[in-house]
Amino acid sequence: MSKNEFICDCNIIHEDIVKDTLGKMPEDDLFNKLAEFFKILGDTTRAKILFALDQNEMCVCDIANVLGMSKSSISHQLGTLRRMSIVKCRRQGKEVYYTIDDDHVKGLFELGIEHIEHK
Amino acid sequence: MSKNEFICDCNIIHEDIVKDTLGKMPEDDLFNKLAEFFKILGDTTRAKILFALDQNEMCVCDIANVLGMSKSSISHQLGTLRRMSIVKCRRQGKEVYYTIDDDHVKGLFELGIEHIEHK
DNA sequence: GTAACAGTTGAACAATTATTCAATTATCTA
DNA sequence: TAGATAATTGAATAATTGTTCAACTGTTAC
Repeated sequence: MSKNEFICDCNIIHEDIVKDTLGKMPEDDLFNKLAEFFKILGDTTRAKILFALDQNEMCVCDIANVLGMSKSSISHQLGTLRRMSIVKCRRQGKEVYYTIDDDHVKGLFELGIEHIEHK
Repeated sequence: MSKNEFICDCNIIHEDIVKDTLGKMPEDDLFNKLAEFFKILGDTTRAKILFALDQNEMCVCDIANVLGMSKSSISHQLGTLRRMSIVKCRRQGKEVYYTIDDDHVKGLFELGIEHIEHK
């Protein structure tokens, strides 16, 4: 097997390790989706929104007031979270109420906080 | 209590909910650190590096070959991961070997994958 | 010492993205 | 119907960030 099978700007130091690891790597699609998901939590505003919604169901104005930010900014972020199926909403009259629509978010938050506090 | 205590471009719809939620919100510092941590996993390249290092200890060239990317690019990302204490390294001769230095990363990965697959 | 290779680093560039502003939709009420 | 409020949306701007390129450091071997 030729070393040129791997396209890279350097030689392979440990061919066995590289082959073994390559064999264990999931397809790119998984990593893309995984990164996309973590990116959602990787923003202070969205993290705050999710934490807040974990405490109470709230309309956009409520969230804007809790975070001290504009309705528009919050709405944009809620749109992102909605498109990723992380929050869901229901309209009641003029207001739109948001809740978390993802069981794993809470668990991830807790693990993340644990990491920060015990490091 | 005046509604103007909250600086925002809209009225408070549910003052009780807003007050309750505000009382439960952790300080900004926590959210900043939390977002900073999740942002690390929120990149395809870094996610791949961490997954690969979870399989085997590897030097920079090995990782570059597994991911099919340049040494420089990988080294930059490893620097980011090092600064966040998520990976650690040891030099042996000309090579620098990296390993994961964070117990929570694996758990977070698993939860993330679970989320993607069961949604 | 010098050549070769592994790795790091800084600057530049390209791509992504969060917020603001303005305009628009939807609902309620007078 | 008209006016007011809640929310969404698109475009523009500013900030952040991932990769490339080139230069540099550190180690090994001749």
